[in-house]
Amino acid sequence: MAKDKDHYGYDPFYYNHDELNQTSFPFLRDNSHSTPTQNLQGFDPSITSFTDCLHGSMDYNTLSRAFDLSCSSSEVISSIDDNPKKPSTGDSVGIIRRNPGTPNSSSVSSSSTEAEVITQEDSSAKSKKDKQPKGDDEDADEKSKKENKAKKKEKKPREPRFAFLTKSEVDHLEDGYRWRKYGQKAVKNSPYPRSYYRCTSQKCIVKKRVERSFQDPTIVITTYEGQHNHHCPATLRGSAASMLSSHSLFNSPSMGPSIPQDLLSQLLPSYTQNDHQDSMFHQNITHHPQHHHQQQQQQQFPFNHDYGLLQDLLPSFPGKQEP
DNA sequence: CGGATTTGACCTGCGC
DNA sequence: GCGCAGGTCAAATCCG
Repeated sequence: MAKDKDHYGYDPFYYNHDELNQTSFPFLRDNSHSTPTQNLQGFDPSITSFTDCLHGSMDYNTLSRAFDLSCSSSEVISSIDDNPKKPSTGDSVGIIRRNPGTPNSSSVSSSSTEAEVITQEDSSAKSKKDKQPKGDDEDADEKSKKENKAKKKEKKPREPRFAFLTKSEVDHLEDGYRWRKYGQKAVKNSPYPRSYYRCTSQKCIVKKRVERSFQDPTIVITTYEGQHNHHCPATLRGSAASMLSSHSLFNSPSMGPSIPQDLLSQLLPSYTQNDHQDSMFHQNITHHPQHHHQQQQQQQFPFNHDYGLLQDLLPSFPGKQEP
């Protein structure tokens, strides 16, 4: 389909691990010894939730500090998009990954094992809103088609995309927002279909795609597109949904991190060729065991699959149980 | 009965 | 220009 690569401003060949670790993402560095919880101590007290971070009040630096302090147990792959040939979108791509758990984690439910975050520029700015309504008037149809063609030439800035990789048995992860499924497509070279969801909130254009990695079927790739223009329906102060849907997290113009094509193509067959210009960074976070009250947590907080990560990152994250 | 999901058809952009 | 693949629509169906 629309080969996303033409819409992305990133080039995996500009990927430079070490350099970018220290420049673009100083907060993402390899410190695989410490646990996330240890790093929470220095967390910016002004940050009370991801929602706070992502609904416009936080800049990149603040977040950088936040991640620096909260996620120092990380490994980073990133790059800057400085390829002048490609349109710079200011959006970035990234992964936050939880490493496999310790032996103790074997008793932990599958929902709390691993999560990654990726952002990327969307490839599908096209919207049926631009399409003319179906009618009997063929002349009108043709006219509107021509108009559409003209419109198409003006490339719309695409909504930022933010992918979230989660190790989960459940495809559609709860994130606090309400979604309506509007499509499902088979993905080339993958036995797993891709599902398309749209935020059910009125006038909210946020969409997300959910697919399973063909390489590691335990990994669910959830790609958010756009930014919610409303609060999370759930009574949570922060959610990964808002984080993922907001480009404010990593939208510094200086950030155009690229991810090696290999990484994505390992996970998504469709990225192998078509999305080779997608870019991202990734961050490894050491895993630590979650507590065992999964059901109880789900009742308290709907973001039942990934919030373990956010709990690690945010002391005040909803549902975090103080010792 | 209303909202959510399913699913085939259609549209669009890209590569050849 | 054609075929392919991704993305979306919308009628049919499901479900609480």
